[in-house]
Parts: sequence; structure tokens; C-alpha cells
Amino acid sequence: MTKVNVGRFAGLTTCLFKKYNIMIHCVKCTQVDGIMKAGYVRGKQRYLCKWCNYYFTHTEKDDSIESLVKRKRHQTTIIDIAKSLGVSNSTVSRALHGHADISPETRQAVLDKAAQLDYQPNQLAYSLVKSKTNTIGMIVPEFQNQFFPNVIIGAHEVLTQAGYNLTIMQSNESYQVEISNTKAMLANRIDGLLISLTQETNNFDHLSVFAKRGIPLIQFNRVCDQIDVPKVVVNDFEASFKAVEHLILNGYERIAHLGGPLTLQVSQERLRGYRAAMEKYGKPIQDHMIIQGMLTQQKARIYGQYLLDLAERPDAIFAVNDSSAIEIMLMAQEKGISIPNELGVVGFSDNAESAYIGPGLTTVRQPTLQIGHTTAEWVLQLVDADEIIVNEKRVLSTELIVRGSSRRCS
Amino acid sequence: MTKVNVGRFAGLTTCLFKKYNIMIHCVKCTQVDGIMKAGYVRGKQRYLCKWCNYYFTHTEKDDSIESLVKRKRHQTTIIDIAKSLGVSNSTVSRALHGHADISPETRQAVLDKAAQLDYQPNQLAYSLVKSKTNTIGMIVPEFQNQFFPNVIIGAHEVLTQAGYNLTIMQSNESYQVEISNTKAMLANRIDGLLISLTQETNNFDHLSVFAKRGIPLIQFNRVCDQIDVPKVVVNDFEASFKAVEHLILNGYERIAHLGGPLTLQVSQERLRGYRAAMEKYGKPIQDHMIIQGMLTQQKARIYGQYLLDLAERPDAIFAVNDSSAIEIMLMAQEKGISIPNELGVVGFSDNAESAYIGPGLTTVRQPTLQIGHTTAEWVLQLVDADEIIVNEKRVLSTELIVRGSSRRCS
DNA sequence: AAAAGTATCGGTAACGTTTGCGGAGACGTT
DNA sequence: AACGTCTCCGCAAACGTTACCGATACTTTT
Repeated sequence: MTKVNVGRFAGLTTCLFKKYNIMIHCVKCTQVDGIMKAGYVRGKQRYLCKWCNYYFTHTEKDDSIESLVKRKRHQTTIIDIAKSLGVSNSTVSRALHGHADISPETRQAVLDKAAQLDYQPNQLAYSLVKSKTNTIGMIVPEFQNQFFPNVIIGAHEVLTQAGYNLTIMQSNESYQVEISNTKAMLANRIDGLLISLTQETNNFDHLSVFAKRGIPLIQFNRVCDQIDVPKVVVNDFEASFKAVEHLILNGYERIAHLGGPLTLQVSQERLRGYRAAMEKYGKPIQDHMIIQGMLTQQKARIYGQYLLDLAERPDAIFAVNDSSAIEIMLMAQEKGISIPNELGVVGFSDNAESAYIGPGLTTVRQPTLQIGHTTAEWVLQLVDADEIIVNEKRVLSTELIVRGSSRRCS
Repeated sequence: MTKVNVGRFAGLTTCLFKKYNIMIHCVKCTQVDGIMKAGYVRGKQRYLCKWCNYYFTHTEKDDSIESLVKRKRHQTTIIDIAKSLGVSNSTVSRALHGHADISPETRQAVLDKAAQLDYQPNQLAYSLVKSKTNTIGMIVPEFQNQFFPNVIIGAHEVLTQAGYNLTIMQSNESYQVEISNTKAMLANRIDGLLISLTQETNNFDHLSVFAKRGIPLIQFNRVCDQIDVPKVVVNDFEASFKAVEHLILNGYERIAHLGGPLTLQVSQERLRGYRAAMEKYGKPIQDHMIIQGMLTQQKARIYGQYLLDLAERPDAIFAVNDSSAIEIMLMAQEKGISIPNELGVVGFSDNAESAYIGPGLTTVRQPTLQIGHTTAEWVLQLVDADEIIVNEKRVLSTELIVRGSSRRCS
């Protein structure tokens, strides 16, 4: 405790009091003489009391700046309530949570005082001590289509019902943003994560971290096979098959496929469905009629240009999303290709605009709300479970919405 | 400290050891005889050591259940790094934050160890001690239209750039949900809130709380005048005026207005614009041609029915959002009313479907991304500011997108 | 050689909450 | 009298991090 200072100042005799006539008290022994300067620490003068061999720094009047900065608005805490009522923190905590071991009178008094002081619990402290945030995170690649917003609505319903919060982040179709999002989710200690991958994502290290930490992770829609987690998808193969079959049954022969990147299972499945349908009906599957890639609006235009300018032009195009399909329709109109007679078009997702455009876009409607429900219910189930690494896949069914773009007037 | 127990057990002599021949050690003095039963506490036997006058409960083998439950996956902390390196927590903290007062070697060692142990900082603890979460909250009423998703994208850009996270909640046009959302935001101690009100909201107590606590609150789009906070809006009056003026200049005479609830300033402003334009060009302003209310899809249909069935039917309708305008267009088509010849329609917001429907919907395009940018930049500015109660309003400008629904072929 | 300065690190009090355990009185039961 | 049970409440240790104070050991300046 009173460790003897064997440093170089041990034998000092000159004191500041006598030398410069300044009055500085040692903060320990309150002596005035025997105080010596002993360097600077962070811009402040450091002193050494010769008597008690104690180093200290002299802080100037801090009222001016420090107190002004520190004058943060005080949020009333449990301690405030406890103090003003003359009880302990634990009593207040128990009262607020309707715990046992508390008398009705005390409890009512606490509740009244809490309301009076406008107490708002601090979720941070709660989460820290319970290591549970009651928050589920959700990362979606985009907000442009109605698909993800609707999934969010569905998940939100279930989660709020269960007393959970939903924190949404969007990766904006960027792998890097997705990584930083997952890091932020980890840092914020969410209890579970619902994620739909970007079109760029082809490395999954940032996701396997969650399994290591025991945090439930559920993929939906844009899933990948490389990691063993629960997945919620729609029957992409079947939907795709039916869409192409529908085109074939409407007399289309040379059907092209505009697909997504093959890193995504969803793209693979839809491609499989396309091939299966073509095969079943003996239609030729030609590689140059199949395009897979990231379908930004620009890319969709480029691919569309290519397909529509082919020597042997396809008489139908099955696109993997509605925005690409619509882009195709607009290009066809520009080129004077009539829809559906000269070109049939089918999309995927049933965006709002698909019902309103030109002759109406035939498309596959996905059960967006139900996807949200399913993922949310599943993650809540896993939050309380012991084992979380499951590789189950839940498949929801879709509906083919037939509109004018594929109904040939033949 | 060694307070004498003056309770009723003070004079006990019978000891359990002799009586029942069970061996229970006092946890304090490790005596075996002199231990007496002293009631139950939460289902566990409580004992009293006669020698040291110490109460204690005997816990059974907890390995089976307790340890199993407690076997939570351990997240590596700063302390783990400190221990394994033989340094203090503060050193690790300084190293991780690139603070001064640390040698390059120590710092590198810490960083290496952190990477090796897969350390992820605990944002909860950080926020608790700093009382700053680096998170901005955003509450939007809906995700159905493209408007809010685009605002989110804009705000997201600015916030991530500044190292902030964005937590999004949606009130689903419900006042009650909005209240619970704001409570959750408060509990999570967000640093600032961006909010667009629901159509139901006409009480603002849940918002004035933020001012009391010194948390910056910014309203955008759906703002109200009743509280003094920063607001980001578009030039609704001017936009509305121009839209109606455009209808008038295209030869429409009896122009109806389908507006939102008047609790929202945005509705008031658009109504003002409508009136001003009608007045300027000497068109009659008739009360039965002006409808204000919550515009759900169902309501839009009811109001549309009413307007289109009027004895003296309006020859144009200026709707306050695109979805209502589109509903009107569809109803007109069902009734065989030709657009734009018999009925002109103008909407507001430029949803995606508006470009694709029928003859194309004339509408007012809002600078959604810019709204997001502006609100985000503003809230970041206020987070660091002293005074946050400002009543400034920033007005962004809109653009009238003229399409077929209002271009009379006359 | 005193004084001042620099560099690096540790100790520890917060931050706000929950919770296990102990203390003490009241009352009931052999 | 001896013991069991119940109720109500306080104490204090977590939870993980930051930052303010020191403390030590140097080097440089005066």
C-alpha cells in the first residue's frame, strides 16, 4: 500500500511553497510544503509530495468546460427510483418485473414512482447481464422489389407478437456490405439472424461464425448449400417447371432462360426446372439460349438485347425476376416485337408493376408473408433450443399468375 | 460484520450431526457438528451453524443441470485476451482502439491474439459505458410503396459512411405499433430517430419524450406541426399546385381531390396547393369534390366509387398517392370511362407501377434518396450538437412526371 | 543534479441491470 | 421450547467495456 518510492525524487528537499509561493495541497496528507513538480502528464502539471511520497496531478477549475460537456441529460434509472423510495435496487427490479418476493404495496409504490419519474428501462444493461437482446436481425440484399419488404412485414408480425424486436439491415447487393452488416449484428449480440444473400456472395465465412457462437442463423430465398443451416425457400424447381410448361403448352418452342448467378441455389433450382420442362416436352436445350448472371437493370438490358438480336430469336423468355422480364417487354415493344404473339414472357415474384404493364406479365407469385412468418417462427424456436445446426429446408409453394404476356391468341 | 444473531435460534443445542448422522460442513468455519436446520429457502434446505452463527443453504450436485444450462457458448472478451497475454484490460482496450499510450509491439500482440481468439467487440457493453450506441433508428409507416425503401437506402448510405448503424422499424400504419416502436427505440438507447408518422397518429406524447431526453428526433415526409423538431419535407404545396395547374392547362374543369388525413401536414399542404391552383384559374372549389382520409386500398375504392358515381362526375382526379390514383384508373376502366379523355388522373410519388399502367400515370416524383441523405446528415449533425430543439424545415423539390393519364388528346 | 518530458502500462470506478444468497421477523406446528 | 415455514428485502457479484488516475522507468533539458 504505502510502497516506498525508491525513484530519483526520493531525496528532494526544495519545496514549491517556499520557492514560488504557490499553495498546493497534497491530496493525501494535505501538506502544503514539500510539494515538488514532477513532470507533466497529459498536459497537466504533476506533483510529488515529499512527505507521503505521493504523486498527483493538479486539476484546474473544470467547471467551465468539463461540466458543460458532461451535462448530459440524465435518464432515470432503477437506482433513482430506489433512492427516492428508500429501498434497494433489487426490490425495484423485482417490482418492475412482477417477480415474487415482494409485497403488493411496495410493488405498487415502485410502479407509481417509475411512472412519475418517466422511467424507461435500459435494454443495453439488461442485455448485457442476461446476454440476450431480444432482438432478431435481418439482412436483405435490396428494397427495390416488393419481395423483401413483404417478407419483413411477415417476420415483423411474428416477432413483435413474441416480444422480440427486428433490426433490419440491407446489404445493397454488395458482398462487402453484407460482411460489415453481419459484423455489426454480431457486435450488437442479436439473438438470431435471418439472411438473404447478395448476388455477389460466394464465400460464407462470415456466416459460419454464427454457428460457432451458437447464434441461430436462418437463410431464406437466396440460400446457399455450402453451410448447414435452416433454409426457407419456395418450390423453385416446381414453379420454374410449371412456368416453362405453361409457355410450352401455349405453343412456344424456342424458350430462352434469363437466370440469376449460379452461386445462388435459387438460380440453380430455377434452371433445373427450366431444363426439366424443356426435356419433358422434347424441346431443344441450347446453351446460347441460357444466360446466368447478376441481373441489374443494365445487365438485363444487355442480355435482352443479345437474346432479341439472335439470328434464331427465341419466341419466349423465362426470366428469373420480374424486373428483368419487364425490361425485356419494354425492349420488345421498342423493337416492335409483339407480345405475346411473337414473344412470350414469364417472370418471377409478381411485383406490383407486373399486373399493370402492357398486356400484363405472367409471373410466379411467392408467398412473401408466409416466408416471413416461417423464418421468424423458426428462429424463435431455435433461440430457445440447444442444438442449432440443422440442415433442414422448408419449402413453401408458389402460384403461377397467368396474364397477357404469355397467353398467345393462337 | 460479525453481527450477533439475536433471533430465536440463538440458543440451539441439538446438532444434526449427532441426531441424523449426516455430514454437513459449515461453509464458513467448516465445522460439522453444531449445524442445525433453519427452514427452507426457495426449495432448498437452509442450515445454521451454531458456532459461527452463519446461515447457509446446501446446494446439491449442480453439475447435472446447472452446468448444462450454463454451458452457454462463451464469447471471447477483452479480459480473455488480457489474461492470455498477461496484460491488463485497459491495455487491450487501448490496443484495439488504436489509442496512444501503447507500444507497437504490445499493440500488435493484442491484435494478433484478438484475431486468433476470434474476438468480436461487445457493442452492448461499449454503449453502456459510453452511453452512445452509434445507432440511428428509423420508423416508417409502411413498406408497400417504393417511397420509404428508397429513403432508407439514402439514409443508409450516409449513416454507414459515418460509422453508424441503422435500425429500421415499421409501424404498419398503426398508432399503437408506432408507440411500441418508439419505446423500443428508447429502451435500446438509439442516438437519434428518424420518423415518418402513421396516418392514424394524432397524439404526439410519444415523440416529445425524445426532446426531454435530449435525443435528436427528425420527422420526414409525414410530419406534424404540433411538436418543434427538425422536419424534412418536399415542396408539397408547390408540387400539388403544379399538378393541378397541369390538369387545368390540359382542359380539365371539375377536378376532384383525393387527399390524406388532415392530421398530416403533408395532406394539408397538398390540399392547399390544390385550392390555390383551382382559385388562381377560377375553377369552383366544391366540398363534395374533396375527400380527406386514410387511403387504404379499400378506402381508395370506396372514395373512387363515390367520385365516379357523382351526378356531375369530376373530369379529373388529383390523388395524394399513386396507389389510390391507380385504383381510380382501374375503376374507371371497369366502368368504361376513358382515360385521359373522360377522366384525367394525377398521382403522387412515382411508384414503379405508375410508369407501366395503362396510359401511364402522371405523378409527382419525390427525391427519395435525397430525403434519406438529408435526414441522415441532419441527425448526425444534431447528435453532436448541444441544442437539439429546432423547428427548422428543409424543403426539397419535386418533379412533375407527365404521362398519358393526364395528356388529353384534345 | 534538479526539473521536465516521454513512453508504457495497471488499477479501478463507473455504466444500469439482474439474481443468488443471506438476514430477519412473523407465524405455525410439534 | 424447539423447530419448520413463509414473506419480504438488502447486499453484492456479475455482464464487458472505457477512461480517468496514477505509477514506473526512462531520457532530455535546464
